[in-house]
Amino acid sequence: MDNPDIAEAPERGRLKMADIARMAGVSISTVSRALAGNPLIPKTLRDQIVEIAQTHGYVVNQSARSLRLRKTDTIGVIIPLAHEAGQLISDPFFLEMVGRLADEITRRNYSVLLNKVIVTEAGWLDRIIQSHRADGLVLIGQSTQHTALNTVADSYKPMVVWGAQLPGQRYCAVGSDNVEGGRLAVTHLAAQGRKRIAFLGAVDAPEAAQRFEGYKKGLAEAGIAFDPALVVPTPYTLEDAQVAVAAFLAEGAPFDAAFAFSDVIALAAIGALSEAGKSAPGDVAVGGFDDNVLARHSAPPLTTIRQDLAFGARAMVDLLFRRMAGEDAAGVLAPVELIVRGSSV
Amino acid sequence: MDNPDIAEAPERGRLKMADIARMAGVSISTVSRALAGNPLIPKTLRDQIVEIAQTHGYVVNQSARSLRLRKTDTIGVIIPLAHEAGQLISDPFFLEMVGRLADEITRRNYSVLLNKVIVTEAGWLDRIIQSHRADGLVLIGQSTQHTALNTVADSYKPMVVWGAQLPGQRYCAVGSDNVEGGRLAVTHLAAQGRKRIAFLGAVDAPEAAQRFEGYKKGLAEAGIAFDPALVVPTPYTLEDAQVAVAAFLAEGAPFDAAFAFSDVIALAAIGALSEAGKSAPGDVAVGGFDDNVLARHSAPPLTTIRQDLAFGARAMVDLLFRRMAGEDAAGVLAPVELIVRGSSV
DNA sequence: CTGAAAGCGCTAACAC
DNA sequence: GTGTTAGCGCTTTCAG
Repeated sequence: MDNPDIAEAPERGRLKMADIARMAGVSISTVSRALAGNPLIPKTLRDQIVEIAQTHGYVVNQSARSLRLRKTDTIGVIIPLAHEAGQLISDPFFLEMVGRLADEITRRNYSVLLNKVIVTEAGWLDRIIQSHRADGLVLIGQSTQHTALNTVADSYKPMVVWGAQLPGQRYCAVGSDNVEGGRLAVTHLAAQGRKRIAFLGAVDAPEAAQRFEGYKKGLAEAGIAFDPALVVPTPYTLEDAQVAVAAFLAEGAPFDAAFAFSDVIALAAIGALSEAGKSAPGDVAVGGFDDNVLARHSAPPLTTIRQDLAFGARAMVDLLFRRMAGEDAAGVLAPVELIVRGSSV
Repeated sequence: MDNPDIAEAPERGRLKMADIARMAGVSISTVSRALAGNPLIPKTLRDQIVEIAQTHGYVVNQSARSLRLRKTDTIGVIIPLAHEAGQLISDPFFLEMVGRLADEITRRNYSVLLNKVIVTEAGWLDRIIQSHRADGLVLIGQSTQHTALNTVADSYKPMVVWGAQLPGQRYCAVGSDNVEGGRLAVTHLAAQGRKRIAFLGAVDAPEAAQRFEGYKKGLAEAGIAFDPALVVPTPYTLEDAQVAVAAFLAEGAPFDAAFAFSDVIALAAIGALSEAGKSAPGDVAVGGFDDNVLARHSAPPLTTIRQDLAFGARAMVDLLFRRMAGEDAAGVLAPVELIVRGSSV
């Protein structure tokens, strides 16, 4: 049909439901119902109203809708940063995870609200929840917030956290089998005949602690004594980690293999080695963790523990929606896999 | 002070301003003003009210606030996908750009609403705008939507687009100097004595078209005749691009250099070459575009045209906020830089 | 089947 | 300085 109402159209850009109602010659409620596809309204009228709305570019105002419905159709994706207020979202792991989550959430016709938060002051999570901007929350990493998360989880159900499964944990967590990952990596390095295997990375955050535990387990199984002198604390960024490894190469104990907390740190190690005139795997066999996009294409290609982030993201979003529906869904431990490439053999 | 109001606290989780008002023994308006830091309220009272709110974990409901203020404190970041409804947000360029934008937007205390949209049906952009979920929009890439963007831009100002500067463009665009980038890359390849330089990538999207134009310009300057047989259309993903290049290697014209639309496609080419028993730069000198995280660490490291995404993101967000403030800020052409690494020399 | 009216939680103009 | 009140634009009872 052509449009008999064109003259009545108010200025483009701030249409509301009342305008559409006037154009259609019906009440606001009828428009609301029609636009919601409510079968109470006869199909002909419904189509007519939808048509008018479309012609005029009218779309329901989401703030108003959310207020009325107490529901935003939005999932908050939160990147908790423990330190460094100025830190950028640039880590390949976070970026890939954000992408995967966005895909999963979009697929369910929800929006993604991206939230980078510095978790310095208590109550940061409550503040996000109480602002009511999202119907559910995904946290990428538990950072140093295990206790805070437990507290919040007691009263706020629609939340899922990527990270380690911890004893006494009351929040829903999805994460890789970090212990097994560490064990696999070290077992592999030991099988190459390496005896002095270093651990590269922090050991305080839960996931790191678990990978470190797996590292020690792997050593024990290989009959190698754990040597604290081979534990090298490093930052998470490539540049900073490289500095740390370089310093260790210059002044630390000698080593012939290294298991790094992440692929980024593993690459940092390879960079430090090559700067020091050494090579991987010649002088030092290197293994990482993640199997991110870098691992496959680096020189040499990286031996690593693969985390399946597509699986992880899907699991988190699945669980979240089930929790949003009232179910008390529990967490998931995702399997890991050893990927052997040139950096260790 | 300790808390004399604890008994009055309603069930945690659905506090509203009226509750805080009751606890503080003042009216709702006073609470609203106090929480907004309005100096009309004496500092002592203000602090008292803030304290009560904090103790009880109260935070202003953003849906209500947005509805009343017609303002969301949110920026929509849109990833327009021209094809493939199932396509993932996994391209390193998009991911890095999203990260940079998120940093810039967060820095201004705005939230980021991430939006992956399939731009098949007309009006997709109007729908996003009219839903009033964001105060401004950043589109990552103009995709095939140049005309649509022009139309929208006439009535909707707070929008900035990453992409090519095009003739007759009425929307605000920020993008790299693609023509110059293409020219620099080809000039460099020609300077290595290469004569048969292929172009790898699509040539339809505006940015690709400009890089292609630069490619032809570079050829002309080097006195090399343009040969359409050396133009290889490839998809954007690494896997698909690699298949395309492999096919060209098997059946296409011979070539001794390649300029790829992106680093991802350049890596795909290197992969295809090595599968075919050839090498870069030995048999084919390869140059990419982006200088993403892969380029530095690949084997061989990638010669490429560097786009400064941190700069681009900052510029887009700057311009967006100026446009949101009513200014009619114009776009920016970002400089590019040739980075020579092992894949071409 | 359709409309009138109440109210989601907040801010700000307007009184006092 | 502070409170009362009128909406912001929508959905949904409740009446008809």
